[in-house]
Amino acid sequence: MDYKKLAERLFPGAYPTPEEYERRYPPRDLPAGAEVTRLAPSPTGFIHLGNLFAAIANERVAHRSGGVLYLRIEDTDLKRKVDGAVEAVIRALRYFDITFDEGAEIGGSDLYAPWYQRERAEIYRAFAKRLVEQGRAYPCFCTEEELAALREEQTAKKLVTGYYGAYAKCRSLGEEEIYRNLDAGKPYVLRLRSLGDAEKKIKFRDAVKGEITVTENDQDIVILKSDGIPTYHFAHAIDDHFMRTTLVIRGEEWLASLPIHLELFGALGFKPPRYGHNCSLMKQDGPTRRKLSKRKDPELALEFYRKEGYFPRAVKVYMLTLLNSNFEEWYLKNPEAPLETFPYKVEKMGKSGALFDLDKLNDISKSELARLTAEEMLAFLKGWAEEFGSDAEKAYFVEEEKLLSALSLCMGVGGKKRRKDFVTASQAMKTISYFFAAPVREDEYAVDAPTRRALLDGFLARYDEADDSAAWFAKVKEVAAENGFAAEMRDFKASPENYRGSVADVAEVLRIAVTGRANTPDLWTIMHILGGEETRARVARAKEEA
RNA sequence: GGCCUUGUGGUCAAGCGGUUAAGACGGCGCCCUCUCACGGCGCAAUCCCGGGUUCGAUUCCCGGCAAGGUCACCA
Repeated sequence: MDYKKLAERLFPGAYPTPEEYERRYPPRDLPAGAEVTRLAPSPTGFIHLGNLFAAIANERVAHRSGGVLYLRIEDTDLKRKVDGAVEAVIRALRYFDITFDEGAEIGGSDLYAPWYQRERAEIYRAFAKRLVEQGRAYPCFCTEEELAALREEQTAKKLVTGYYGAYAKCRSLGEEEIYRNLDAGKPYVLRLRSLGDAEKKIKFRDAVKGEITVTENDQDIVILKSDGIPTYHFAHAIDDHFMRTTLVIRGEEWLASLPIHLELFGALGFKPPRYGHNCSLMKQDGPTRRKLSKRKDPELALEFYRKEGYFPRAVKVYMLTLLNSNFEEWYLKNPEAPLETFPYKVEKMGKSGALFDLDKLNDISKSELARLTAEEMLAFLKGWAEEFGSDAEKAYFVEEEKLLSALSLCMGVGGKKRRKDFVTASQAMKTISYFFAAPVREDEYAVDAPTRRALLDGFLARYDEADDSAAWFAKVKEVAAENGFAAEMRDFKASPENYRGSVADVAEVLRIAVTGRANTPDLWTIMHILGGEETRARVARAKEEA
């Protein structure tokens, strides 16, 4: 068979030689040990937690080592393309503090561009032609129906399915038949002529999993689709070679196609990058667990976290605790150190799929928010509210001073201990709502209506907004004593049978009257922020309702 | 089904031949306290199973089992 002639027929004309491409995309000039990593999403516009997970790993490795992180867009499947997706990806990742050094729409160096695979057609074709010349690739005219039938036959015989060995019909097509098909204009794909043997095992060193065994690839996989666009595998080999990627950190689901990639790199004469296959995020589903799924789990989409108002740093901290097992301990010891100074290690990445734990994320969120100043919290809430808040919530920002006081109170600013009342922006806005709107009663009173009336009356008679906290509380105690409630908790605990309740019950009545809730931060401060007039109005209204 | 990966409390996990088997989240209890939150103290809860190797296995080997991934002209 004259492979040269076939190559010329399939890819007429001159293409740059591999050597020319080597010169056009020279090895990067980076210090020893610097890693070049990448993110290579397909432009579906849907970016999820798994993407962020891998993104953080790749970003940390690149930047910790003084290397480069770039963004390549895998748009070889036009069915999946969504407008504006690239911008959405960049924006979503930027929110979580992932920044690229170069790549699609990044504006860094374009030495290794183009970054969109569809713009790289010439390179792929040049190498495809080369493989045909070498007899390592051939046109396959099988139709989808034929392939389906083949699969069915193999399944029935309990054989491994696929296009390989004796089942690779077009592999051994005669020269005339090929040209006859070509002349007839039959559509075809280009397949790799695999030299592998599925019986043979290869030892492979994975950067996260360590020593693993893989089976040689023996599938004549498609490298160019019938529209001339490369498949993921082929584009991956060429792009990661010429973009000079040193380490590919990707999801575990790619492990199965590693043999294909290894063979492809070999056939192309490229040295493969190092690979690290990280575990996927799982979710408990009944008795078993499964990968987080786009359809079933809203918390998979990164957009979910923006909408809920998760503090980006909290999400990042949580991802890091899952990503590197020693991160949590390091962070506990170095709470003030910038996250970038954590010695991230690929080898420390988890080997088994971790269950995504919202409780843990929430706990981290509380702690992260508790570290903010009231001003920082306000800025964070404002950013969230502008995009996701209700009109009523947006109005909170008009009374900025009051908002600041409320936030300071809920965060325990100035106190010896910070409070951790806030988990997310949306939850925080609800938490502080009573400062800005008439209280909605969320908790039930423990004491009956007549008693409530007496208590509220007693309070109103004594209340003076000029009182300091101590004087105010002394009055609350007076009200308690006057109505048969213990003024001192000590006394109540010693002999509860002597009282109708304690000062705690009295405070609760006031608390619900003013805020609608049985649990809030310091009541005196709340009244102080609200002001005397508003406080009186709320107490009076509660009295009327009783 | 074939192939690959992974199995330490409910969750994330440290450990890598000898440990009272760390720590964190969650749960429970106590203390602090006008409630909540914070904080402090404490409790319950783990080495998938079976064989080896060894004086000794959570740690090493083999075999099961279970879970996950993957078997496209999608990435």
